Amino acid sequence: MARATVQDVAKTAGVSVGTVSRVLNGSPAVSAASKEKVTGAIRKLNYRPLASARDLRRDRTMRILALAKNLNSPVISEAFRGFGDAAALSGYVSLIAPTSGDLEREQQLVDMLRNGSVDGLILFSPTMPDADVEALAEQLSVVQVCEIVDSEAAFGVSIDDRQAAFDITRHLIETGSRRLAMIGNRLARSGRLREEGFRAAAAEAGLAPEHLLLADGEFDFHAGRRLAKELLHLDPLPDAVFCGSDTVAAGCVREITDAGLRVPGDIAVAGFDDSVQAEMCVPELTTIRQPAYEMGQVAFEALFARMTGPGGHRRGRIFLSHELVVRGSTKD
Amino acid sequence: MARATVQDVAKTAGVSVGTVSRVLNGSPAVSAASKEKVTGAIRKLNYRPLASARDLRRDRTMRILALAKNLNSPVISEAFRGFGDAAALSGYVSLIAPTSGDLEREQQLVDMLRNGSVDGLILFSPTMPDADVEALAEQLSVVQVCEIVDSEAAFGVSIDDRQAAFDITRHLIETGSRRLAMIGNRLARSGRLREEGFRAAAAEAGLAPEHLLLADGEFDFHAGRRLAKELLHLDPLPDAVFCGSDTVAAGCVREITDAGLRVPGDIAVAGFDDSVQAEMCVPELTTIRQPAYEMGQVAFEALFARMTGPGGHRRGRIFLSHELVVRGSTKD
DNA sequence: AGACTTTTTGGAATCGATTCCAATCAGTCT
DNA sequence: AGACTGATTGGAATCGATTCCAAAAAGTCT
Repeated sequence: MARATVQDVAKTAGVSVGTVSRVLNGSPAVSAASKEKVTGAIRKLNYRPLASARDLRRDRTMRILALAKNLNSPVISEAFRGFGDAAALSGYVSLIAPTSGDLEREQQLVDMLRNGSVDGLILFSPTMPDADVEALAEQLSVVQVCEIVDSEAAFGVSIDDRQAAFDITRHLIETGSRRLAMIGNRLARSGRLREEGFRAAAAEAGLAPEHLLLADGEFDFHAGRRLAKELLHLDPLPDAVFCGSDTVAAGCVREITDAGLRVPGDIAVAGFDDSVQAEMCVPELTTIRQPAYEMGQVAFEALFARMTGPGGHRRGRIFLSHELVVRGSTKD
Repeated sequence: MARATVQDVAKTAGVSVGTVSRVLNGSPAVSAASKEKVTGAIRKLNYRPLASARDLRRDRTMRILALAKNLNSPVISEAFRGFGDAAALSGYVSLIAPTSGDLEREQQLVDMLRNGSVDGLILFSPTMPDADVEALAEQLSVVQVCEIVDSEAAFGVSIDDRQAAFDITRHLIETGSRRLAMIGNRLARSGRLREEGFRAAAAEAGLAPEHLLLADGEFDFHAGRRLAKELLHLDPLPDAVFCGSDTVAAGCVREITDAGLRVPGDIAVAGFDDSVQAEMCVPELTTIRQPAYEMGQVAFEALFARMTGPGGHRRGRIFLSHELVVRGSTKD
């Protein structure tokens, strides 16, 4: 028993395919009697319109694809949730796929937008060069969240990473730290902006940032430990470390603690993202909270305008406000 | 400038649509000259076959959808990676969507299989009742991973949760614990199995499990803390707690430590999953490692057979072997 | 050269749902 | 009753890629 088609339904209901389709799409131009016959036939045959046929005819899929290097980032998954909830209100389904930082796989997934498998695309952490992102966003329905290119041609939602790093670094200084260090991620654009903010805050206070350790590969708990170990070999020791993510900060705290030093007594540590890790750490991490859920929602509004509106190509960047969350890792 | 179609390509290349399609699909029955003209036209028009038209005609999409309550579980994201890598080798694209435990949204996503938006489905943590999962797997290309129903009609890949819980509980007993407690998740099938294993190990040692705290909502760090707090009100105190996940175990350790007791000195704690949290915790967690990546790979093989093979409906369950990872939270 | 393969090609039919247009039906008004 | 309006309906055309079939082109052999 193959799949039932609109033809089958029409035959069983004793009406034409046009009428069936009208019932399916809630057209008012159908008599109550016909509607009843059709819904009966649909139920009886367990009929469901075939997506590909419908998509072909309507020229849209009501599906949106999100791409991220990996799915474990709490900020990304929260932003995706915000996006998905907003999208659902407009009838869109949101799906996400990890690229693993593999350019080829990313290309393949981006092609799903080009070939009409989906109506729109969200980029959380693109692997392709910035120029490619710009070109893509220029001609197709694409929106960036978290990691956004520095261009007015595309559209992106994020926080002001530079300012956030500036704020948290200033907090370190205000709580008495003078020999500042940072563990950052040079591979991400956001990482470079945070480095700028860190530098600016140090400069403003007349301090020379003592050390900048930049990961050029993984940026996780173990990387945090490894880089913190390097910090501990220094003389004099830094008295504060700003880390580009909570997970890295947790590794950093762990390494410092294991070495017999105290956080924040000997070295204060700050993270970024306000993920669960920040609360799991001992002491709990001072960090930056991102309004991830809202970022997702805003991103959908923009993407929606882009997909439906004719001239509605929203450009530029939107920065939502972050929040400094002070906890025990920088202040007793 | 609208999208180019095969017709356009055919016209530009000076051949028929049939020839264009043959080139597109690598048919050998095309002369070198024609092939060249066609590829030239394709490049010139920047042509890409429209997915919906192709899917309609071919009656398959080469897309697979995975569903999970949320994307943050490290085991699920690792299993999905294994699945995705295996799927990619066969030309399939794997996408994932979170259901947030919302039955309606889950239904909507499952409908994507019913209406041919995707060729297959992986269920990681279904919200629908077991009977529905069985019925679904009975008639459609569905495979379960991690949380699998207790039925031979469907197909699922997991570890033997009951045995794993048994093993880790026995480890607690062997390291000297006598007053056993457990913090489990009654809402998940795996949680109930782990409870069984815990009970069985206690019974085998002639011990009455002192306490069973069962979360009936969230099962995260904060739930771990909350439930551990309850444990600490007991008299006598348990001397070991088996937790249904590392995250919960981390919360448990934290609460115990904050209360001035020592882990494992006063109370030993064991987790489950061997996620990053297990290593981030102080002391590091004894836990159960799941071969998540392989589980995903195996799941794809089965789903592939189901999707392509005519009679190839693979049934039953496959249990891959877990591993007890002993760390400081149970043994100095 | 003529008969016969083999290779290559064009073009129509097909997949299933939607939509437009014309036709039919029912109802209203004079 | 006849003319007219509006509500329903049937059915063909359409979306774009694939595939099958017959026809044309190019070789092969005696």
